[in-house]
Order: sequence, then structure tokens, then C-alpha cells
Amino acid sequence: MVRPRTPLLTRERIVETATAIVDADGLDALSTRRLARDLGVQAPSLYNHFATKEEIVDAVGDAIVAGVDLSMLGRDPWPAALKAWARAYRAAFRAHPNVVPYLARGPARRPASLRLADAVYGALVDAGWPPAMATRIGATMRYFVAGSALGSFALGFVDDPSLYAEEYPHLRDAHRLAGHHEQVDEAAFELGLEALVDGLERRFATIEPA
Amino acid sequence: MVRPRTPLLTRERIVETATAIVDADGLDALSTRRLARDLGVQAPSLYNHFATKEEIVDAVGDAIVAGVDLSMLGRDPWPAALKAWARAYRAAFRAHPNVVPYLARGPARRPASLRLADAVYGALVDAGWPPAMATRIGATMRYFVAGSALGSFALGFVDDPSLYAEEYPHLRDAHRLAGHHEQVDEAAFELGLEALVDGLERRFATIEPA
DNA sequence: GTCTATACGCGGATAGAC
DNA sequence: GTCTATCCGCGTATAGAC
Repeated sequence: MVRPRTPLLTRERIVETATAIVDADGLDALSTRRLARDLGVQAPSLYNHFATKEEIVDAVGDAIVAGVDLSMLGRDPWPAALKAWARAYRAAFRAHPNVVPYLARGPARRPASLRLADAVYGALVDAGWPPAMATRIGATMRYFVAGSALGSFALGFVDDPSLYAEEYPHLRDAHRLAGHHEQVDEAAFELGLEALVDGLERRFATIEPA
Repeated sequence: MVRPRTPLLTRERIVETATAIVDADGLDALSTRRLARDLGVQAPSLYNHFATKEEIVDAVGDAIVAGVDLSMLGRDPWPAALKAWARAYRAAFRAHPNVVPYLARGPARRPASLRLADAVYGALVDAGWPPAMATRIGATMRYFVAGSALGSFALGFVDDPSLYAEEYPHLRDAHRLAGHHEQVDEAAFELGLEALVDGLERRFATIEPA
């Protein structure tokens, strides 16, 4: 009588399914009933594995952040490491844009988010940045990455030429953005990332001599 | 019988009250019942002024964006104008952080957001940026501003020293961030903004000769 | 233009049987 | 560990009186 069969639910399965729901239909679509239905069980069964729904959302967020590669931090020179890390961070966010507002609240007590913050900050300090500046750089990078993953800039414009023609002369061609939204967003992110790190390098040059 | 008294509700009053609710308790707290209660009417009365709840949220968003100063665009040199505009944009967002995820979806058909996009793009093109670059710069700036207003970086760290001590050595002092969150976030935004525009200026120098 | 009354479904969470 | 039954509140929206 030692557990005749595998439990129907595991934390992993719950998190996987919850992530799929959030990705498909948004954070608001994640309800205990919907989650249970997709798992083939009844809603109250979830409470054997998580105390609250909040814990489930936390686990979803942590699993996403856990996938971000941090290996370049402390290995490559800081400007290259910062760029590579930002790309990996953004890729993880963009794969789950509906979770970004939740994740952007900060690491809280989620282990993967704390590991990430620790690694970035540590790499910058080890590279020679003063602690206060390392904090600011970490913050600024998160602003940029989170903002770029929060939603598409290009898709924010309606594909309807008549909307712009009269009132917004400069936006004459804005309706075409939607058709190339991935390239537009990608190029904008790359431009900003390169410019931002470039600007930081120039500031680093002024403190280094000290 | 010519309207003996002022109507209890106007679109303005509804938008004001809705904004107050969202600011105080989040976007999810904005329900028609709650909104009506705070206005001293019954929920169904709202439908005399707005067709759906979605329209109300749109009006809240547009009112926020309408308050962003755009006067520097096309007047000051583009780097100074871009910085001043970004600060005004961020201030408007930060006053209503709970609406940022909604606003970050893009201008859609909201007039104030379209005016803003039109003004920024127009100023950059008039300054000599190629149209494709002007689009990217507008996008990148929105990423950064939205990300910085989405939530506090500093407040994302729990004020509990024991959480970090063992596992995250570099975050030894992170628990102190919460106490200075406004200064930390402000300084991080300023650092990123200056570095970003700095980096853009350097790129501008390479295209200008053409 | 605003009201009351009402329809109907979904939400998180708990108690207690098996 | 999973189930059934259940609590109770909140959501949008409509119908029709005043």
C-alpha cells in the first residue's frame, strides 16, 4: 500500500499548466478552476500543493527567471556581459509578456530573481563600479528590459491608415508598423541597448582612474 | 422642465473617480459597482455615459497622457528635448503606476497618445534622423520610461536582512534599498536617461555628415 | 438621466468524506 | 491526495419604472 500510483498532481505540472494559461490568455485568466480543469482535476486539489493562488503565480514567475543565462556575468568584460545578459533577460520576458508586470515588481522572495540580481550586481562591483552605481545600472537595465518586453511598440499602432492621415501628419506611415512588429521591436531594443551600454562605458572611463 | 438640475454624472467626474480608484487600489479594483458607489450612484447609471467599462479605462489612460508636456519637442535641440520629454513622460506615468501596463500596449486610438507619438517622431525627423531611426528611438524611449514607471526597483527588495545574508552575498545591503526607494529609482532613471541619449548622440554624429 | 430589480456566471477558499 | 458540496462576494449588463 505504498502509494500504489503516481500522484495526479505535482508542483511542476501545476506550474507548467499555469504558465500555459497565462501565456495564452493573460494573468487574469488564471483561476483555480481553469487551472484545475486543464489539469484534469477539481480546483480544491490544488491546495494540497500550494497554500494560495499567489504562491502558484510566484512559482510561475520564478520558473521563468530561472531560465535566464547568467554565465557571462563575471566571465566576460562587463560591457559585453551586460549586453548578453540583457538579451537573455529580454528573451525570457518576451516569451511570457503577460507575466512581465508581475515580475517587474521586483525579486521579492523568489530565489531565481534574487540569484539574478545578485549575479548582476556582483559582476558590476567586481568590474570596478562603485556599489551605488552598480545598483543604478542594475535598476536601469531592468527598466529597459521590462519595458521592452511589456508590450510591442509597433503593435500599438492600429493598422488603419485613415486614423492617422488627417490629424497626425507625421504618423502617415505608422499603420505599416504592425506588419513588421518583430523587426521593429527587435531593432529598437538593440539600438537602445547599444546606446545605453555605450553611454555607461563613457561614464566608467571617468571613474576608473581613481 | 428644462433639466431642473445638474446631472449627477459627467464623463469628467467618472474619469476622475476611476483614476482615483485605480491609483489607490489597482486596475483590478476598478469595477462598475465600486466606481458607482464612489460616485454616489448605482452601477447601471454609468452606461449612460460610456458604452463599456473598457471605454472608461481608455478615457483614464488618455487623460493621463494628455498631461504630458510636449512643448520642448521641435523647439529645443533634439537631445535636450528628448530628455525633458522623457522626464515629463515618466512623471505622468509614475503618478499612476497601476495604469502603466495598460498604457504600454501602445497608443491604439487614444488621441493624446497619438499626439504624443506624432510629436516625438516629428521632432526627431525634423532634427535630421532618418525615419526608421526615429521610430526606433521613439520605441526605445517608451521602453525605458514605461519600465521605469512600472514599479519601483528599490521596493522590490524585501526589508529583511536575514533573507540575503546567507545565500546572496552581494545583496548583503539590499534590504536597505526600500528605505530610499525614491532616490534610488530617480537616480537610476537619470543615469540611464543620460547614458542612453549620450549613446544616441554619438550615433547621430556618424550619420549627420551624409 | 437615474433608479430598482434582477439575471447569470466566475472568483478564492474551506470542510469533511473517502 | 482527491473528491463533493458549499460559502459568499463580485463581475457586466439588461429591462423597465419614474
